Amino acid sequence: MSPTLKEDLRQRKAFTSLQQEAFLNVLRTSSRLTDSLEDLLRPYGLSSTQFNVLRILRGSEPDGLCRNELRDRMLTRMPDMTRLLDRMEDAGLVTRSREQEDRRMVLTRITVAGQALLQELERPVVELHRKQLGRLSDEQLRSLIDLLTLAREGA
Amino acid sequence: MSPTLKEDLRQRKAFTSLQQEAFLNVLRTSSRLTDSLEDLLRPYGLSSTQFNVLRILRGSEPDGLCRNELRDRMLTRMPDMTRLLDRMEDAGLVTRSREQEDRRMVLTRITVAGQALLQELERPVVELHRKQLGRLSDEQLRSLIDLLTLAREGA
DNA sequence: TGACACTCGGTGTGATAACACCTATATTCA
DNA sequence: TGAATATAGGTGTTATCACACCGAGTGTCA
Repeated sequence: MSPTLKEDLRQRKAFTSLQQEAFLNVLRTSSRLTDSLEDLLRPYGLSSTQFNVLRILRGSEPDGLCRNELRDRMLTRMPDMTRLLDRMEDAGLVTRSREQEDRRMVLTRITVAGQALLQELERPVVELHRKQLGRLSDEQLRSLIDLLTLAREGA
Repeated sequence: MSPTLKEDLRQRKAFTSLQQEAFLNVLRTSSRLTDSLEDLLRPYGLSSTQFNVLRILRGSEPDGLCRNELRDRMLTRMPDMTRLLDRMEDAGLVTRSREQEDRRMVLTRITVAGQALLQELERPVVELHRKQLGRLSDEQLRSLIDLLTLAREGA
């Protein structure tokens, strides 16, 4: 049986409300899931944020994306997109090029090396997700997704 | 109607699996919920991590907690507990005292000022949770909590 | 009792994130 | 047209995180 959050965090008192309990459960679960992914990505020299960027850019091929559009599509808030992309450019994962039509814009695209890295990560990541969430049936996963979608409406 | 994650992140392609979709939904929701809380706490000069520490310490009164126990109870991983507590001590929110029996241990306790701050935050935080999660019925919240608890078993 | 391993908190250092501000380009509209 | 405004990306600086390592204190057991 899974430990409840109360047991997990060794709390004495119950939660003050169901809403608070749900809130804390979402944060705790996210943290645990992210930590596992970070562990998997670390040997590849990639953070989960960079992994997220690569997948977004792969989905935007062959057009590429400008910085702000990319930032808005991130899973988590990332105010300093410029230097995150600087580092990824240095690592050879992305390229940037200033547009001719609107010279304010800089399009970022995933490189061949970036795509190869994603390809290499495909199987282990799927495997991780299976390990993490394999206990939930398709119906339960669907239900979880729907409840979280509803939760995001308010925040 | 709430936007699905696919719409929210303006993705073209569907997710490769339900497990991946659930994974991404948890992370996205956590990020949004945390951002709102950070916005609420910022005027009080508190990060959500510090807020978490204060609540743990309040629940541990009057004994206090040692650094490692505190770290293990955090919602999110926090490797550098020492300097987080340094900052909170400087802010007058916690005190630390080395134990006499086992001189390796340093007990951390919440101060009166820390408790007062938590007290002040009580109502706005409850209000925030209502705003964030008020769309979900008690039954839905219970269901969400159970599904997340099950999800954490694998990670 | 004394060498050893273990646990505790702390520290040095580099990487990353966060915030405010800046410059260049484009757009709007009198 | 040209001043005002908006938008794009970039930069300077500080705070925070993260990792590896350290010394002090404790327990163990020959």
